[in-house]
Amino acid sequence: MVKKHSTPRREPRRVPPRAPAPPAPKWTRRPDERPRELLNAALRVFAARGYSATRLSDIAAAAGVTKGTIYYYFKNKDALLLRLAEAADQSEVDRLAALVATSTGPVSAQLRTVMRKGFADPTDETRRLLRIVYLALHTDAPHLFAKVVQHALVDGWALITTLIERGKATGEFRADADGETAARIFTSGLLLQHLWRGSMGLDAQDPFDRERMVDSTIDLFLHSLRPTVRVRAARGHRRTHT
Amino acid sequence: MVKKHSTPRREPRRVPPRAPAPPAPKWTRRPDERPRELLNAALRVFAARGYSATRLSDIAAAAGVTKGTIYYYFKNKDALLLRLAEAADQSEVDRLAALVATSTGPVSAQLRTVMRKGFADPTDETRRLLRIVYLALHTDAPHLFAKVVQHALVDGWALITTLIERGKATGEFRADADGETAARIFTSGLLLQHLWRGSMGLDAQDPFDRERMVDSTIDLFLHSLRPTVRVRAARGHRRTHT
Amino acid sequence: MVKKHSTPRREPRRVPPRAPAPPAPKWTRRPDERPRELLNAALRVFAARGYSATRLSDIAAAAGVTKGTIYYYFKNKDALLLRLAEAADQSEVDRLAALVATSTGPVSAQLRTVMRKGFADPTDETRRLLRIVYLALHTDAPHLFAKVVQHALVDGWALITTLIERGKATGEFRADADGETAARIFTSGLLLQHLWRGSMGLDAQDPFDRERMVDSTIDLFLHSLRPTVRVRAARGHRRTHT
Amino acid sequence: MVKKHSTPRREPRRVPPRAPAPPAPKWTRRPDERPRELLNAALRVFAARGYSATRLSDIAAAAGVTKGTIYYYFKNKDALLLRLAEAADQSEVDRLAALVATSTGPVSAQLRTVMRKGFADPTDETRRLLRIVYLALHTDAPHLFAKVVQHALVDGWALITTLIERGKATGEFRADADGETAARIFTSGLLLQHLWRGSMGLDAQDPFDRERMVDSTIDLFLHSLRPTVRVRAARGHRRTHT
DNA sequence: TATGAATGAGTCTTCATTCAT
DNA sequence: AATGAATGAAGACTCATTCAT
Repeated sequence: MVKKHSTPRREPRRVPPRAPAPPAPKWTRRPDERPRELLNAALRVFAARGYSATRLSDIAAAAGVTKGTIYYYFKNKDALLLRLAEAADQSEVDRLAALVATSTGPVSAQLRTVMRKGFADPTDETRRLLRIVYLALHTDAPHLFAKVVQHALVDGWALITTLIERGKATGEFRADADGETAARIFTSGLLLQHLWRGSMGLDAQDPFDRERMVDSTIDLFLHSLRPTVRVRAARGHRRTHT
Repeated sequence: MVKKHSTPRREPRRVPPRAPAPPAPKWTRRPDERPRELLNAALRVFAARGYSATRLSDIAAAAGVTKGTIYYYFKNKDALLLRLAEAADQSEVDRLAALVATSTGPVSAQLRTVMRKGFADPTDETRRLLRIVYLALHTDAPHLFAKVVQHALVDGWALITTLIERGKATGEFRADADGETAARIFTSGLLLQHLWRGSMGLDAQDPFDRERMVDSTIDLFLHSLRPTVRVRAARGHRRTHT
Repeated sequence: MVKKHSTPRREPRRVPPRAPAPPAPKWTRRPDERPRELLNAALRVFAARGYSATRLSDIAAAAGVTKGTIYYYFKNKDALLLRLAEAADQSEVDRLAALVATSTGPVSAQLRTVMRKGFADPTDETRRLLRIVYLALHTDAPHLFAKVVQHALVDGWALITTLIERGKATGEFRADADGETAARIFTSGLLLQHLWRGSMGLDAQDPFDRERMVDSTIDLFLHSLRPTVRVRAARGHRRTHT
Repeated sequence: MVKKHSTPRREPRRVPPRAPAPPAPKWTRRPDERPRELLNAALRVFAARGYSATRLSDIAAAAGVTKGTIYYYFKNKDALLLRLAEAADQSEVDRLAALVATSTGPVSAQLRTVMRKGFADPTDETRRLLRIVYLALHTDAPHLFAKVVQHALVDGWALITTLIERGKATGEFRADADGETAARIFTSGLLLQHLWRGSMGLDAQDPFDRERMVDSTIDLFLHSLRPTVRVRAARGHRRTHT
């Protein structure tokens, strides 16, 4: 196909009249920052538009590069998302597990920590976005969702369940509480609230302070696990409303 | 007009021009039902694959028709989602409110009822699947999404909050519980679990009995609102976890 | 994403002033002809441009449809080529084998027939093009070439080899001829000549009558297999130039 | 200038500023050899994958450099092919002609030599691979293709034809053989077999010893030109196959 | 010289939508 | 009322080529 090729290679450089400012390179090399930049951009756009609705060119534009560059660092669109998920995966749950393993004190305190750090901390922008992506994933890309779920969700729930069981063993929590359900419901509740409020505009219709929600959720969580105090006399009545 | 009808679906024989009415004709599907059939199909597939990932041909196949037919009844793909959402918008909350208004008995029982009927009934396939709307709609029709959210969610939470406040007033629930958060967290938790589980994916990796989850959630809900009983013998850090 | 949608559905048709000629449909349905048309177009374009250099849009244009239509009938570009090849596969070699099986007479006559019908008949445009595609395939799409080769080439050679062996058995051919090589060389020679002359412009530089080439090739083929006549006296000398 | 040289290839140690000449320095690859290396690599990959299917990065990898380097030595991908073709254009035929001119002995021996040296030597990797040019070049540089064809093919055929005619004159070959066709068919057959076999593909499905193929081809060639000996006892249809 | 990051035009492919039947 | 052939715009992805280093 022998295309024409007008650009001469190695033109003997014309002596510049006055050594002009180096002509502002069209682009710069940032081999180390690029992947992170791309990931960040992808995260933002995915969270805002949803995975399917996001075009590669959106991400590229958001990262200030062209489409091709994305493919230099990532195999394809899915890979971006997966990498995003892995980042959360590995650090998040494992870190929490480590945290719990080393910490002493009452189980309730540990549970509080896990909920805060793992599912509720609204201070870290990246992590919040990430959570949103997780959720959108289910709708937009179920096949990816499945891959992501195992570590981040199931393992997280397992960790919490373990804590609760430990609390039951020490008598801190009531033995008849369904720890597995508790682990799932409180975390899911918090997640969905974050999703709706994070980028879906629920705050406009239903303003709610995030800090309060997290604090109250933990409060409710722990209260729901409190040992039932059997007031001997009132036994029958108690059973009813519990 | 039995002229061309190249792909008859469940029409065992062409009706002869003048035949006597067949004794017990298999309920001929009336054309009026088509839209509903299509919506049902759409609902199932949207729930299973997500809105974006669903092809019109998937829906058509699920409904036993061809793509073209969908366009006879709906303007386009979005219209299907919209129509679905409108159905969800049917003031289910009002029904619940009415239910509560007429019922007597302890608040905890009412709360239990509301949770069951409004957010947790896993037997009603339609309602469960419809929840997909809560995620997909935001991207594809923010306007409608806001409306649905208001009607189904915010109003629902208000209803529950009211109940909790009533419980506090009667002393059934502890006064320091954050009723507004409770209303949001437990419902959201249940909803998200249903969303994730409604259409394969999570269930494969984290099987969980639906009934148990609902029952346990209500149990946790009520426990989390129980009045705090001060146990005389304060064992050091006990205060913390209550 | 709820796109605008200006096209009204079922506009009550404006009464035309004078019943104008039906407004020349933008396209017509040709479900039966299309596949063949597409295949023909593909064959022509592949032969002219080569497989890789051919864009789907070229084929579409050549067939008078749009790109999308191709995908209605074929899975992808490769599938077009494969289908083209299959067409030749099945018919060609099997037909030749059948032809040989039923024919009587001297082996040399059968061989002549096989060469003519199978590798040399220049009268059928489609088959000629097909052969060209075969050859180009090796350069353009080795992965497809491999798939195609088995039936068309290897089996074809096997057929010819069988014939030659039969000829040896009857004494028609010399026993020391390498039938397997002969099968490959004469057919390949004819093929490559056809390729070069068919669409690669060799005729301009080296004009050659096709009929003559085929006839002469068969003549050479048969001569090369002729029994060696041992003239007892001249044995030594004969060996040299043979 | 041992400044930046981030990917030294086979340069075991940086030469120290003032060291005595190392006793036997592994032949440092001189930069002059780069182009040749690249061409060799290109040749191999083109032959294996086909021109279009070959990515510059494939060639670069095969040559042990990176893509950018190729552009330092060649204008573009086409240029590689062109340069390859030019190499093929080096009048090999002239050499053969000279060879023939000086040789004595029977024509059949000369013919054997020409076939061996010119079209069949499977030990010379470069020349064998170069044949890919005969197919790819046509699409990508018809102009050059024509030139190569003239030089390598048409002239080659002329040479062989001349030999055959000479053989006819001396009575070594039968007078009624079509020498021009013979020249074309046997060379083309051998070439196409080499092309197909040179780069995997055919060999996998139809293994064949190269030496045998060449030897047998020459054998067939000479046999096909043998004078016809009329065997007295005409056994019916014998005439046909001669 | 050489590298390899970045580019962007070119293609394949998908699929919502239209429309002849 | 329904079909399914055909469309065409959109978007993912590839890769030859450029260029900062």
